[in-house]
Amino acid sequence: MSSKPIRLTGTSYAVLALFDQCGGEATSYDLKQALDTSIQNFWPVPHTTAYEEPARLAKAGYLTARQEEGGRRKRVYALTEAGREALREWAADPSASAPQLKEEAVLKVFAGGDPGPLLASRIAWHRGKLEEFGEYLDAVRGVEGMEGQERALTVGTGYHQKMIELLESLAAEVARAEG
Amino acid sequence: MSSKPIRLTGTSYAVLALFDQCGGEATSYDLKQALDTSIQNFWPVPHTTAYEEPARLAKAGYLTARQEEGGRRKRVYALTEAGREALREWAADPSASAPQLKEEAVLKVFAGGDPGPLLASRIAWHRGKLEEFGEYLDAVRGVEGMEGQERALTVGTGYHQKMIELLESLAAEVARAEG
DNA sequence: TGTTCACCGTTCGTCCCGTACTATACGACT
DNA sequence: AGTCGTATAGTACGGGACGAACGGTGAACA
Repeated sequence: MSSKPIRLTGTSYAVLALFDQCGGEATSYDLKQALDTSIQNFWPVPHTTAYEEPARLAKAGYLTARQEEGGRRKRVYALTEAGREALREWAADPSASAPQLKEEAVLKVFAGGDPGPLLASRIAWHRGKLEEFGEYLDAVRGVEGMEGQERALTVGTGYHQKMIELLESLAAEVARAEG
Repeated sequence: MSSKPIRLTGTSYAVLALFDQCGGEATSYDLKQALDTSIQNFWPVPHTTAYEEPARLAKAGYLTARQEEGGRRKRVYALTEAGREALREWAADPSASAPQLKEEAVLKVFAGGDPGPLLASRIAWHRGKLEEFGEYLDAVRGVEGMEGQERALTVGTGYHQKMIELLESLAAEVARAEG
């Protein structure tokens, strides 16, 4: 079954988890869509990963691949028992690598950039996300098979709210220091 | 001066910014120390970067390198005018790439892991960070030339507090859903 | 039937990053 | 003096992550 053994990374499991939530079968494009509207908030991946990673996982036997004939010749991937098992095992282990935040705006402030515009535009960005999520949530709420999506969006909403609070308090602090 | 042109990434500027805060001159080891106690909170970098990135920047003329003779033969890097200028220019640009959070614990919860232990240990981790920062802050507060460090630690403190709030509300939500 | 545009998919090069390892300094213990 | 342990300092390397750029597909509309 599994030909080449590979090392599974966090991203691998993120992909496996999405397949699992999609009922075990999906195309790379489905995956990309699901990524953008769910786990991007706490596990960002570039869209190319939606194409590369399933191929990698298939080579190792965690997925099976089947290519459609006509048109765009999409590849449809499906979880194997090995894939499902690997996912379960990983999720059951309560340890997790340290969380990371990458925030270029704050880095710029640290480096001497003008905090006003930097923080303001970042806050606006997070507000935009909140709005976007509101719409997704309306579309997804209560729909069967979308519970995962919904939970992820809820988490994302909380995250963006907290970030807004953080950035606003930073902005206030800076303003106070200058005023 | 600058021989090989290279692409400057966020990490490059992070390194340049730290050199700037160290008075323009530092060894890779100094850099590593500074990284760990300041920008890791909003721009994580592995320690090997403290050795690789300065070498890359030096090749392109943003730093100069000078190797000590005796003992460990440390390399001492110093900001050039080009480096300082590049940093200024970047920091002055109010645009910034989208912020990213990578949180494996939340990903595991999303993938079906037991939220209780996952969230609890994560919360404990953030609390540990807060304590650690409290100590650093005590050591650094009011010390001349450490204002950058201090600001970074203050930001980090706020960040960890917000994360604790977020994780606690998630845990409460999960508990409610199960209760 | 051609143009346009959104959708779908891949390639490629380089940066990132963790693991593992080497080596130096220095104090403590025997 | 020797050697052990530990903190400090630096390096090598392989493969995953990432983004820019591009190439095909198909449906709508002129």
